[in-house]
Amino acid sequence: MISSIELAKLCGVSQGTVDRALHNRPGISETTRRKILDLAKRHGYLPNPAVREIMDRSSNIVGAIIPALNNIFFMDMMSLLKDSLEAHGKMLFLTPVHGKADFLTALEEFAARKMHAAIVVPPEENLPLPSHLTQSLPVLSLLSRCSERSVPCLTADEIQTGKTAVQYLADLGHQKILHLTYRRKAKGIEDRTAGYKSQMNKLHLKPIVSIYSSENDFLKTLDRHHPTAIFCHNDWLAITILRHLQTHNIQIPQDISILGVDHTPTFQTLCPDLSSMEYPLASFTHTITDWTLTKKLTSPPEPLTVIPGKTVRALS
Amino acid sequence: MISSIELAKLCGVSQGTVDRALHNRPGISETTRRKILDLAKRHGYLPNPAVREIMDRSSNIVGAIIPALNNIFFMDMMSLLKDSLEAHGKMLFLTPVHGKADFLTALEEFAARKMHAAIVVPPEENLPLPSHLTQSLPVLSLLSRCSERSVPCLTADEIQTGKTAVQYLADLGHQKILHLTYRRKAKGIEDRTAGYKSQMNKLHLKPIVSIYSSENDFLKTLDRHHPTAIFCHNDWLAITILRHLQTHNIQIPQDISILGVDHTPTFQTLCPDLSSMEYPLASFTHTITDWTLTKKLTSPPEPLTVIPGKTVRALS
DNA sequence: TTGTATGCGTTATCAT
DNA sequence: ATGATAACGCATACAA
Repeated sequence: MISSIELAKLCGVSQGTVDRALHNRPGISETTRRKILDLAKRHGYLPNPAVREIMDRSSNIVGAIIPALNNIFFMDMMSLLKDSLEAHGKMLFLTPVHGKADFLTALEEFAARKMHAAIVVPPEENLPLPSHLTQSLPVLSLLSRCSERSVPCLTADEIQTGKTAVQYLADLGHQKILHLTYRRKAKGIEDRTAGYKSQMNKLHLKPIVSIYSSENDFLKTLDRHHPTAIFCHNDWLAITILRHLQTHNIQIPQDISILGVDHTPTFQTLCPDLSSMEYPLASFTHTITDWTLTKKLTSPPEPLTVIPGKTVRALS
Repeated sequence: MISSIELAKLCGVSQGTVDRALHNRPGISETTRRKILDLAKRHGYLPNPAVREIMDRSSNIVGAIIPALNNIFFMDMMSLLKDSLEAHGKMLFLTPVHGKADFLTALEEFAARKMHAAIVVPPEENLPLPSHLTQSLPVLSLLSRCSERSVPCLTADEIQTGKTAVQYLADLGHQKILHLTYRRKAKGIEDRTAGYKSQMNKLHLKPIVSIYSSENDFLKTLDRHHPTAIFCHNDWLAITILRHLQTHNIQIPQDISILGVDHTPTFQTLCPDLSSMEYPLASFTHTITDWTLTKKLTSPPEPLTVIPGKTVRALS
């Protein structure tokens, strides 16, 4: 990759003149301009972004940190986010991380590179971040909160998500609704469960919350509670559960109804007929993009809506 | 984020002295060294990588380009690759892309940033790359080939994969083995199908290859051929198929056996009991890491091995 | 119309 | 033991 100085030498002009040609600035003859642009194209000249980053003390890269595992949802979101950011001249670079140490290392690297902002999925709830990091690098957290007040946490209204799910199933006649969720503590997870409980109580139904750990445990839970519907924390879990039920010859939705959450492109392909709740990815990524540009969380993401499929039935 | 010059001012020394302290170089008194290191830590000083990139004309970043959709397998691989590269002081940055134009834009950006290397999943087979790109940026392609001879394409021995799958199913008594695959042209995909056909012919069985497009088409194919086993191109497809069969009350594996390919962490979690073939991710990422360091493909990846699950049965 | 000089942050090589 | 300086590539202000 040629530099602007080498390009200047090739053209027999000064590097200042090359710059005038490349940036369409006045004060240059049409002849030299054409010659320079021609040679630039032929050699595939591209300015070195590192130089801009030094001079501006800031890069046009937005860094994202997502979990190395369980990333289907985040990858679907990041793919959209990338397009949205690109429309504003920002690049999105992703890093998958395995835990707290990995996470903090990546964040330090982002800060050292003076990235424009960081969009992160913290590996645990209430993670403290070194203050020198948050002072120089704007950080937006998804799903889980960081302990710094200066780091906003963006989630959909997950309490509402839980309520909507319950109401949808209850409207179809379900009363024994099991909520299957994860052990991991995270605002986005806990809120959804809280919304479930709240709405169940409001309808005078008994909340049954179960942490998914293994097929065996799940089957025991089924035996104990005999739910007519299962509200899974997300589509990932719903797909796993569907397979468990298939193995044990339990009919869906005749014997039991399954409702997931996410309905992102990947899950739609994996299981097109899954009844689910659609995560408002477009409005979500729009909010994130706005934040990276203004550092302010303007429009809150829209609520999730139920996408009826074939895994939930009405009780007669 | 403080700079080394600001740090020097804070310490009341020259920036050269700061450098000696930061790099543990001789020619500095213990007292000043401690003071500098102390203040550096307090302010969270980190050298700006952009400067190194300018001076070295090369960065320690390895860029990866993966499809925005259908990325489960690649994300599982990239997560491992990241760890492997990190052990050699290289960072891995991912970019999801949507098609050819997006792909080439990302590659240009990588070249402009003088990245150490690019690991890419081309959006189509035999994609031509601008020569100025491949001259300055070492590119390794996965799954699909690029048209440049200077761009190596790494895949497992997928012909062998297809053969192994057929032999495994045939040994269990299956004769009507349907191969379900994708329309997309890619060396990794076509080789697997070629291996399937080859082994079927060798065993004097009739190859039945079907491109998956929709549930309806799939059901028609089933009706037409009545296979006893389906060899799916990958676990993603296998999971989709499992759900189709569940919907139509076809018992697995009593009525039909399903074999997938990949068995990476995500697919293992999604469907733990799926019979599959394990992609040798560790040896694969090792080979990639070697290549980024030496620009030579040394050890070829190991062959895939069958992981028996509960979705394939022996015909009595 | 064109050439030259300065600064960005870091490192390495000088000189003091 | 410490300070000064050149170099990297690019943008910009200024000189010719």
